[in-house]
Amino acid sequence: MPKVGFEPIRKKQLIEATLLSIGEHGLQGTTINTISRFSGMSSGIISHYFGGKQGLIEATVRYLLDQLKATLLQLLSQADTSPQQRLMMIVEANFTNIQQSDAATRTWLSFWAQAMHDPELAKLQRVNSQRLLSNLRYSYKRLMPYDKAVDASKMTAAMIDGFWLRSALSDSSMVDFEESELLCKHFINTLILQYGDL
Amino acid sequence: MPKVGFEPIRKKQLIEATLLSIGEHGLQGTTINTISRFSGMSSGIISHYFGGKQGLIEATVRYLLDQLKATLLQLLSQADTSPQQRLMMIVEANFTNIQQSDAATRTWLSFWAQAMHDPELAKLQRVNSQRLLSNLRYSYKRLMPYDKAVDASKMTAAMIDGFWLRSALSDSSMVDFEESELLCKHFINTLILQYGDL
Amino acid sequence: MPKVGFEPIRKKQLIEATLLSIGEHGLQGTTINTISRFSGMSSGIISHYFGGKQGLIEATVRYLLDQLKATLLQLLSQADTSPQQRLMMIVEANFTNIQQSDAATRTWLSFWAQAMHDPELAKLQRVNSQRLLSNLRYSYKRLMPYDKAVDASKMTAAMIDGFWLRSALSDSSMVDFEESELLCKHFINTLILQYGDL
Amino acid sequence: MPKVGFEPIRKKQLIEATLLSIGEHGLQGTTINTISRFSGMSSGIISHYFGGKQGLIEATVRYLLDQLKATLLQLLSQADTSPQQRLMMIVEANFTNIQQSDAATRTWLSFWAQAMHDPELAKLQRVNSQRLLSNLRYSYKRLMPYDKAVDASKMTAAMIDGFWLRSALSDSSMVDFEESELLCKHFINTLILQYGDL
DNA sequence: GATGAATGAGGCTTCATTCAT
DNA sequence: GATGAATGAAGCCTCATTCAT
Repeated sequence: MPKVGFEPIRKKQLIEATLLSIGEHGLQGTTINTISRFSGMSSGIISHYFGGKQGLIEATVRYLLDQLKATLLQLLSQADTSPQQRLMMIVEANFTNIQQSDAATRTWLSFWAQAMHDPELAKLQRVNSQRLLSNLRYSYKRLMPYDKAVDASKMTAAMIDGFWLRSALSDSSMVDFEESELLCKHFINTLILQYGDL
Repeated sequence: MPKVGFEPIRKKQLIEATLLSIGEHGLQGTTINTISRFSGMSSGIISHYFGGKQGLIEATVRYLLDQLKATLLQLLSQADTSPQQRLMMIVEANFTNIQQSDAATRTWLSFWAQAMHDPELAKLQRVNSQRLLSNLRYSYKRLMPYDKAVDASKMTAAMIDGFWLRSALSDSSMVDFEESELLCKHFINTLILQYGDL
Repeated sequence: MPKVGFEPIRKKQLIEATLLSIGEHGLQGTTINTISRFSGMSSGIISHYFGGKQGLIEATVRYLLDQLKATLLQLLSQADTSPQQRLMMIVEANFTNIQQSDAATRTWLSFWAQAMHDPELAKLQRVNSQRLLSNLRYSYKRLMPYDKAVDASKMTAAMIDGFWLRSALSDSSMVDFEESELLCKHFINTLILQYGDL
Repeated sequence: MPKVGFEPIRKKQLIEATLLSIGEHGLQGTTINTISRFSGMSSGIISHYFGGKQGLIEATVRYLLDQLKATLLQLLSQADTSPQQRLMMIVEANFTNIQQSDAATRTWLSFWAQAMHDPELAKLQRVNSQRLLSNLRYSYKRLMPYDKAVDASKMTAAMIDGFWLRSALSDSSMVDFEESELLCKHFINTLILQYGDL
């Protein structure tokens, strides 16, 4: 009987423990030991599976990016979605992700700050940033002239990221996610009304 | 001959060195030693003037906040500014600040990430965040109904912060500050056109 | 094969190294590094096992106190000891302890000096000081009226501590432990002769 | 007009400040800065007058020793003192010194602990220790045979030091100085009664 | 003479990594 | 595969000393 690969299970447990630790202690306050405590495993296993702390951090970012991607794909997979509906879904996917876990939200910011001085994280960040932009542009292009669509996607991406940033930095109780989501959607509709006669 | 107070001079030198260090190594990579190397002074002087690394970090944040505030005050001090002109100036002040120094821009993000787990920085962040919001609201209220003004200021603040965030995370060469600034201004004008019949 | 707990072994090694270091360099001159050099281990191990230097110092005091207690218990455990014999044994236990190790003797004084400004050490010192007093009183009470016994134990404790202090402060070669011990015993016998008709 | 020597005045002020600092912070907790704060003078002056911290510490010990010596000389200078009266006075001088200042008492212990690893302090300690012994012996010899006098002075010195040590280590409120002094005197009288038929 | 700003060595602690079991 | 004891580099802070004024 082949030993089932414990590896993917262990890896996922360690990534989840990393998210818990960063949510509680911040990225700076997260050490090999806090992670191993959250995971219930030994500290040595981290080097064993990820080659070191840095490797685990990067794997954790990839994990979050994949989740975001999956959320979006799931929403967009529904048949017969108009470009306008798709834009709403993109907004929803981003805000759903924010609301899912306060810890994860705060974690993103830690990662991006770190990304400024870490090429590997920077690469991941760039991919993520571009994906939002191109997703938006893809739909906008179906609703308005190209140059308007380019500007619209830039403004929309900025607004989504801005609301996200402000929520990450505020007491979670102080932010009204639903309102932020509505304002974003409202903005998109305004843009479509304004330029959307194609 | 008045004995010039060396204290403010030294403090400013150390704060500038801190900005240089964070710009180059990031907040995490910035140590007592990197700062003292940039400042050309000894490591002990930091504790002497700021009571420790933490004190210097906080002083540096206050320094940046004061700069931003001063930039804005200077712009707004001009007589006969219409609400619309003031809104443009708020945008300009924020983007001027961003462009002034790549190091400073990147530094902000480091600070805000740290603020999530540092009450003192969090307080400063909150003040800064609220100031932008209330400045915007103050002018919007003169142009449109109150509830519209509230929403407009939230969206505008988010867009400004979003563009700022995206610029901090990108290679400086890749971001077109002027375009971002123009898009923000365009957005504001759109809002005014839309709701601004008061 | 039972996994032998290395913890108690390492802890004892570190405590012994601490005694050696204090004996040679004094408490002030004892650092994490002198201790780790004496123990042949790394400096990090101290925080690992004792949480820090302070913890190791306190554990070392407790170790010495336990040794003194054990020496006394062993002597007093012998059956059929008269109160007078017990008093002699108390004296012997204290002087045995002194003679055992020059380093330990000197160490005590360092500890007590530190105890004046360290609540945890002060607590240990108070326990030790009271124990000698109450041990003496317990036996004296069987030989003389209560108020005489109280005074006798105070004087005896003072004399023992005084001889101990003087020996700690002298070149070890200059002090005649046996003579000090004899003088203490002689003093006790005198007291018993004087008041001991109960 | 010759400038009056400020030197002795400054020196005394610094020594007094040293005693205050050690009383409050302990010898370990006493730094150049705590002393200069207590003295109201600059930190640099210490090196100027005493060559360094070590020099000031030693001067402070000499100051205390001189005070003790002076107290004793003053008491003994009275004409027509019998040997027995002189012994009482020696006890009184020692306990007067203790009671004078809680800070000074605690200071002594710090010094003696340090003396174990500081040749200069050790020398001073030895002188002080021998002086008490020889003062006692001088008087005892007039009251009893030489060998008895030698033993008597050793025991008396030990008892005085022992009570002093116990008082230094206790909460000042817990120690009854008067009782300790009486017990010492009582002990001396007993010795004289016992052997004093010369 | 007197100051106190500035230095920098050295202390304690933290923590990612290694490796014998 | 998995552990966690042990290492030691590096960080921050303290503080005696120096020296220009």
